[in-house]
Amino acid sequence: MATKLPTVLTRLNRRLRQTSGPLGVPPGHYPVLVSLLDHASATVSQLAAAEHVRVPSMTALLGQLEADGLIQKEVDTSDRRFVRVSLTRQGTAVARAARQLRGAWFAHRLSHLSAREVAALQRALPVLEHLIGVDR
Amino acid sequence: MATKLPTVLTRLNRRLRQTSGPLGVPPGHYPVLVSLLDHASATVSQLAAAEHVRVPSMTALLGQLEADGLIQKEVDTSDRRFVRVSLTRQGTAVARAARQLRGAWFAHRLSHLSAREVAALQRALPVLEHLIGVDR
DNA sequence: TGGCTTAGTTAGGTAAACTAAGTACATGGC
DNA sequence: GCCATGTACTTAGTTTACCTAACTAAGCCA
Repeated sequence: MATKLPTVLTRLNRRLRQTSGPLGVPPGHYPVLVSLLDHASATVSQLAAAEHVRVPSMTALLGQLEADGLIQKEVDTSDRRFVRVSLTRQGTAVARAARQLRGAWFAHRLSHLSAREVAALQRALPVLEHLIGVDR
Repeated sequence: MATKLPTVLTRLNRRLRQTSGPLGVPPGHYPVLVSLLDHASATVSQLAAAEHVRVPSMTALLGQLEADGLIQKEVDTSDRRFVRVSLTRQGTAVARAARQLRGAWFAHRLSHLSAREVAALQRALPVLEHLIGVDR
């Protein structure tokens, strides 16, 4: 199985990326918006760490979101090196809608599976999350 | 869970891609080499379908593998539109080594998990494969 | 043999990541 | 008080991995 899992993950991810979610929110933007729903005024570094992306990549991504009017940046007043990122009113609406729609879309895919299969996924989910954190 | 799984998969995949496997085989090349081990003389279209990639993308990928001397192409004699792809001697060696090393590398990651967790992954694996095939 | 279909390639573009280098700010030692 | 060092972020440039559109070559069939 150690030989198969990476291949399966690669293919599955290609599949997910092709399906540019609803609402015109690109798949890569989606997790950032959603995590901003939960953790308002995060810094660029924090977001980069959460997404396992380098800081410059996150800067670029945030630049797009800002151009789209979904987020706003604000320099931290107590330490002006930090940039605090938060959702705009529109961004909040889009993030909520995207989360809801993407959930529904994925739930529809899951509806093709048996109850046993869904249960297996459910149990595997925390394991996959754990695996993300494993170094070396 | 429908909202979490895509996010987890996205992050996990970034994680996997960062770890450019051993042997200098780029992560994207790896699944193609391995599937050629099992299905010699596949056509370009077949490989593209297996990887859920468009034909031109597979052409490009095979071009690199060919330049690296890992595969060879041959025009099908009975229907000269088809291109049959097969591993060279060197390609076979690299594919076998990559499969072995990548397996070991991933197994090492799995060794950080409990037996229960590994079992959960094991049961989820065929479900994920099934999910790849689900349309809409 | 001329017209459709199929397999693959070429050309050109875009998205998402990276590294390296630069700027702005904070802080601790002298 | 100011300079060295470190931290947070940005900018610039590159790489990788995909895509669509348009083309060529080959087979098929009436």
